[in-house]
Amino acid sequence: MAQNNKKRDFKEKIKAIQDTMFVLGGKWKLPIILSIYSGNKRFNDIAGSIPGITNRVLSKELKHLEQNLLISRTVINDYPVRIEYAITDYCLTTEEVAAPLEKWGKNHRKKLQEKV
Amino acid sequence: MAQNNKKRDFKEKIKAIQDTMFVLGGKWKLPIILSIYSGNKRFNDIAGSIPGITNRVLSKELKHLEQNLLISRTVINDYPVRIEYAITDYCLTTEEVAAPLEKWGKNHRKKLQEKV
DNA sequence: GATACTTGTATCCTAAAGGATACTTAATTC
DNA sequence: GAATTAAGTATCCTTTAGGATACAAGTATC
Repeated sequence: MAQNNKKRDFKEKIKAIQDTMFVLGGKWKLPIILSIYSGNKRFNDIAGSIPGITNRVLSKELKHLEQNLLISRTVINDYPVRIEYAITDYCLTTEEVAAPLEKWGKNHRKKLQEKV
Repeated sequence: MAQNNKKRDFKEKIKAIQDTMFVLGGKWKLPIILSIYSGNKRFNDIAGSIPGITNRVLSKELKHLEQNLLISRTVINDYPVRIEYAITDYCLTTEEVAAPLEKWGKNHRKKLQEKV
């Protein structure tokens, strides 16, 4: 019985972690968030601020982030139609994840160097 | 100048995060760590505790984790040769990453439900 | 009515992660 | 010497992530 609870907890832990990875993982999602956060609002500005990203990928990722309530997309109806992307308040909570990931990554690099 | 520093910080932040993702990301690494942590020491035990994983993938992931100092691999020379995997002390620091990921994932699910 | 601008989409392709399944090696017991 | 057991490896295949490049829709200006 206690064993079953343990197993269930284990699975839920993993699932929650994988959910986060799905929403924030991959090569581009956090870079895009940071780019918008640092002032870029327009599609082409964001694209220009992130070396190597393509239109297709940026477009897909922006949709994914919008669906997950992390960014907002506002249409501005003058010529030519502009779109403004912005970070949502909720998106600021990703810092709780990004900061530990960053810290651990930096420390891990040191750790691997000691190894040699 | 200040702008250049900002850009450099941005890039290093992203790189550190991607390093962590490389070491701990993917479908299986954290599940494997948690499995060993919860008492499984042997290849077949670990394999049996994680539904869906295959020999090939488990083997690759164990090597990856060992190279990154997160688990140890001990050969025991009786019949038939046994191998014992164990979590390293260093591996315990992954909790600093796993816990926030888990917490955020659980909260995010709630958030998405509110949306509807 | 040709041109330019912005935000994308369409099409096709490559690379990486992961999966299925059979097999190997080495010692030991029967 | 056939069978068993543990820890993988070998081979081949599928799926997913990401990349390259061209171009489309709508509107305003010239």
